[in-house]
Amino acid sequence: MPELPEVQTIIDDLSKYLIGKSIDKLNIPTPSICRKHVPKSSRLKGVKIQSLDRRGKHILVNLTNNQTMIVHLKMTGKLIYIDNATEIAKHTHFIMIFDSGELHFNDIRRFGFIDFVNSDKLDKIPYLSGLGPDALDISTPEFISKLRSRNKPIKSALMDQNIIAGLGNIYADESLFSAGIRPSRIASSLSRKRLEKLYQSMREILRIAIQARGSSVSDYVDGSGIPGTFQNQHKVYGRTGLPCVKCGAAIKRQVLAGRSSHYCSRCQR
DNA sequence: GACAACCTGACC
DNA sequence: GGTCAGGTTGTC
Repeated sequence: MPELPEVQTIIDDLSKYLIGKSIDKLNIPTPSICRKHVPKSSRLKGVKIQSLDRRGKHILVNLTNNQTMIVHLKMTGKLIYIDNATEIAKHTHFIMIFDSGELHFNDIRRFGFIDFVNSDKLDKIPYLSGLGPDALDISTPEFISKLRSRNKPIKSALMDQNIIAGLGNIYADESLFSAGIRPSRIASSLSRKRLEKLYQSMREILRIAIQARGSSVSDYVDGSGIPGTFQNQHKVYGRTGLPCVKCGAAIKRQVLAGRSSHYCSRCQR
């Protein structure tokens, strides 16, 4: 589910609730969602939450024992803080229990995962070290040079986490609409000027989306379990057949890199 | 590139 | 019954 704005919203929320909390124990109903070395509850007792961080769409929970818990929510994962947990929702696979309050990892499709790694060795974790610069950190020249060298559809390049980290299907589509670029256009064929426009569009979309606390299309909720509102501002994503907000032409859908792309064939060239 | 795989659920 | 879904990885 979550892309950069959703993950950022969750981290901002959870930071407020979790930093300084002391771990009591873990409850892991579905051990298979954990990658290899999940520490025993007894070794985490008394360890505190130091800070939360984001790498692309990965959530990093830094602990005071020099370990980092990494969470990827994939399509339907949720990470929710519950003050007074009285029940365990369906599809809850991992629970971190504090001296007060609990952190629940819930994932209907079970694509997501939780990993524990040494905080000093984050850069050696293959799925983190391969990530490109963050969509909110990358500079204009770097953005342009990275995309100009790719001979594939701009939509596919935007979603490639090893080129730029953070964008997924919704924000790639919305950024391209805002920039007036058709998703199927080969990245290397776009002028510097058009890529600069795309850079600005992407930043603006992400900024507004974070302000709106992310997009809730079906499953996404924030760190308290509350939906976001940016879905109300989507201009092309999920609007196949509906009129373009700019020109009124019907929004089209085309599959690219195995994913639905939504665009206006009149406004986007 | 295209496609299947990993899963569950919603919708037609 | 089939299609589709905010992601990623591995296979032709």
